Amino acid sequence: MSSAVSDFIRNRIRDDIENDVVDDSIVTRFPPEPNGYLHIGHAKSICLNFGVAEEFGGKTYLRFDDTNPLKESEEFVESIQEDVRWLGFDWEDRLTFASDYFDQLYGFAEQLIQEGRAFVCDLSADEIRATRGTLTETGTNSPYRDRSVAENLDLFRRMRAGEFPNGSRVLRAKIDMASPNLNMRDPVLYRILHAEHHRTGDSWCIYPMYDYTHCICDALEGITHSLCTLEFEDHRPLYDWVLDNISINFHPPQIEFSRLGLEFNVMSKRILTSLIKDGHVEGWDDPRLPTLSGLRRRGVPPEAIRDFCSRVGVTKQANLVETSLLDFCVRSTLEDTSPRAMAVIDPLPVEVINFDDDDVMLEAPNHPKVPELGHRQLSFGRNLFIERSDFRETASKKQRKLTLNGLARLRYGFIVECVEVKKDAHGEPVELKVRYVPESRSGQDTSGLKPRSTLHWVSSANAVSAKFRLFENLFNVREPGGDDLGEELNPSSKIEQDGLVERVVVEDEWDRCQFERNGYFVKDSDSTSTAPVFNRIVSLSSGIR
RNA sequence: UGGGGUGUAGCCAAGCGGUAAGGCAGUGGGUUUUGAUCCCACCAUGCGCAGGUUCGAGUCCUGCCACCCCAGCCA
Repeated sequence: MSSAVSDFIRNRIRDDIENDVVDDSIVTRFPPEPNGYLHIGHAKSICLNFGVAEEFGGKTYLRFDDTNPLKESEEFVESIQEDVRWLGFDWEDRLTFASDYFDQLYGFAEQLIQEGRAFVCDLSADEIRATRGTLTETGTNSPYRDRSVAENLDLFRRMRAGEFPNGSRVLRAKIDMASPNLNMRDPVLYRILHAEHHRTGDSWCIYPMYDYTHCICDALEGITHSLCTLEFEDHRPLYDWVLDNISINFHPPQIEFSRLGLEFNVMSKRILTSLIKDGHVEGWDDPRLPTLSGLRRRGVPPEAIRDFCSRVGVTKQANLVETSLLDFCVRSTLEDTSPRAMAVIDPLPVEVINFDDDDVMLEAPNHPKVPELGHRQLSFGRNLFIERSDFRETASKKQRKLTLNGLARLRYGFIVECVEVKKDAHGEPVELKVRYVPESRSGQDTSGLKPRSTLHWVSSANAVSAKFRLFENLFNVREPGGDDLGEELNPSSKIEQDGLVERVVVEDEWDRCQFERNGYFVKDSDSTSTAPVFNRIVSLSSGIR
């Protein structure tokens, strides 16, 4: 795990603490909208918000930004909590919802109306769009902009009372239709939505907009540093305007940082949702997805994600991080903690023709460097399996494989010499005949032989069959998200193979482990008691094979 | 061509006027019964470009250029 983190936000917080800009301790918040599952981009924000609070002795709220009942649901509030907890963060009693503040939000809106800073507008959505102007042209004032305070108040109260249909009126801030910042052109504060809210039920039929809600909730919760992503930079003047124009005695600073981009992945909720809806993946927890539930099912430990987030840093620069960094973080957290075993994913039968006795038991350490992980018994007998790709009929200088008439060591077992290859009609090897060297037993080898390669293997007596799922990038373009998503998908992002694994892994229900030379694996939730399924979390680094 | 941002190695990223940290990737070597791990070494005379200020500029000034975001009654 990497040590002391430093970035422009932490530097700013440190300064604020030193200069007594914050009275007490710092307060942050992670404010997801419960309309989808969290992904690794959210993890960056979670690690930042909870991380700085831990580092500087502060508190963090988990606040659901639930102001749009049309898109939000309880399913998502539950999955989000599960994911944040899984990442290893604790909001204690600071679980809140924007909807907790609906009454106060409404009160502040009436205050804005009383002071002539907001008005009820009867323009349709299309008309508002048409009068907003463009990037280069100013907008024009709504004809309803100069309604009296009394009329505005009356109308707003009747909006709340449910007298008007959806879309018929909105409450707008009275700012400046000529502002070069489109967000300041009399933005909508409240809209009419006759919809059931997952928390407040049918007690409201008007709902506040994000820009109006977020800053007030931040202020109400005493957030000392309101951290968000770059696309909200243009919203900051509005964030400040709202707080400057209501009676509230706290004004958090909004500080923006860049989103995480990960090569060959998409973070957009829209695209993620459509991948699932169109059946390109099997759900939010598909192991190929960068969702936290997908990564969890893939077998990625939360520590690896936190390490990754600290290594990518926090800046305002647009970024597209290479997947090799995530892979590195996963391997390095698994390296010292995962017990080893052997699995043969694509088995080639091997008969040891000079082995006539009962199987012999061999002892193998579960980790080459961590004796605390224990050891296990391997049986070695006449009928074995090796990886099909570990045999090649003729030797080559570059490859380290078992060849006809060549030698190889079977890891923690004996050295064998291949004496015959049986092939099918296509010339493909279907079985090997080998002789083992009795005096080459692992740990007490007196043979003097030094084969170039060591292979993983299982014996038929010691193995059970299993399915192995091998994953590649879901997309075959570095930055997916073009018009034709189907064109960008990697057709071989998921490959399932039937193979064999040491019995002990299944019987003792090992969690994550390394199958030597094949990578790190975890048992998938699709496993049954008779048919285990293993996901490859990540391969070992190297390349060849 | 309005506004807001950002440019340091293949990818991230330090740097705050005193002579380019670190990580990932890559390359070479050592150890190794996992082509793993581990260890060592190498990897920007140059910081988007062009001028200027200064004894000295990635850091300051001026002018360009490139890229990202914004025209939801989404967040």
